[in-house]
Amino acid sequence: MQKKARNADNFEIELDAQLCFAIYDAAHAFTRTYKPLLEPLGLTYPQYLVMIALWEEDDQPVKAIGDRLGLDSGTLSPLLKRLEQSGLVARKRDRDDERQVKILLTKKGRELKTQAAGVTAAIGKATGCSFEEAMALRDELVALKERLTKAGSEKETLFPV
Amino acid sequence: MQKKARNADNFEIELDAQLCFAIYDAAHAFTRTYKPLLEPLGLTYPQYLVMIALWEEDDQPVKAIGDRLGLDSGTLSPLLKRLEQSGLVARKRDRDDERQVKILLTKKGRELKTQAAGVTAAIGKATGCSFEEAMALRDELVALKERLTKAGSEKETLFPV
DNA sequence: CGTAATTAGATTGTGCGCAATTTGATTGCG
DNA sequence: CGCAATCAAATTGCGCACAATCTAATTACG
Repeated sequence: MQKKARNADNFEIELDAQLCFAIYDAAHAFTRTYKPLLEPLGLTYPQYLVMIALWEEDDQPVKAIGDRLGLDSGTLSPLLKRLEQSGLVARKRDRDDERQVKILLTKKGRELKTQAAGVTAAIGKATGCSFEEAMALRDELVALKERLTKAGSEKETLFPV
Repeated sequence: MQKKARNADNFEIELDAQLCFAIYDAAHAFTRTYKPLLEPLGLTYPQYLVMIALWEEDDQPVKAIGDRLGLDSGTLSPLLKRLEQSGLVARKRDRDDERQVKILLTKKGRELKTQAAGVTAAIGKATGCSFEEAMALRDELVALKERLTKAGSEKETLFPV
């Protein structure tokens, strides 16, 4: 089965040719795969990311979590409020800098990490990749993201006159 | 600069080790890159995807667009209503099957394709990939998505007893 | 010192994404 | 034929994402 030949010259707008759509679609497939695994933990995927960030380093200000995950306060404020409601984290205003709100894991939040180990294993299996393949693909995506972010900050290159 | 050694054995939950986070993050970086390019066209990225689907094949029912993009009516109904409001598409109930609503491009919607060519070029440049590299990465992601979707439909494998 | 600029976080408003439900049309089957 | 099952869209409700705005705290600087 031969695919239609494609190259940069005969290129026109096609969904199949879009790297971005492949990423967009894969991202949704991932969160759909995570959903039933995270449901028993009472977490959504973005909430799970925040928990991972806190399991790596507890007692972080909202800003630090946002930088780590690429999210702003508009997303994190209500999300963290829900995690607080679930009893997984607490918020404490920093004594030295009253602008900052530090996010701390509760006992329940710390204990959840054990259950989360099973999630990682199940997801790894669902990807059908070896650990090495997954890391290689991850590296490519991280590099791509860097380039996109850099291109975004040098706007002239995106708007050639 | 040597990175911390990682393999499947010493693996624990780390953000840096998550393929899914890399995809999630890259997807956001992409839509952020698209945003200023699509703004002049009056489109969001998901709306742009719908337009591409219609430029490829006009007069499709909502269901067909949903299958193509992996979106359901809960997402598409309001999105299409906004595209209709923008004067880019029209909705017409199918005579032969009154359940279906066919989406048709308006003249304005058809004409927008010309402007969109510039977007593709700018994005291609922003990725910093050659066409071949982009297609290779795309292929890997499509294959990954297939495996995730298949794993999701065979739930037992995700919940080993 | 005191005011301007910056920073952290919260809030508001818009637009996805998706589960669950509803409405209406079509199909299947006894 | 007639009724149940299925199907296409739309709607509702919740949770992100993110721009824009607001408040309060801190820093910079004349």
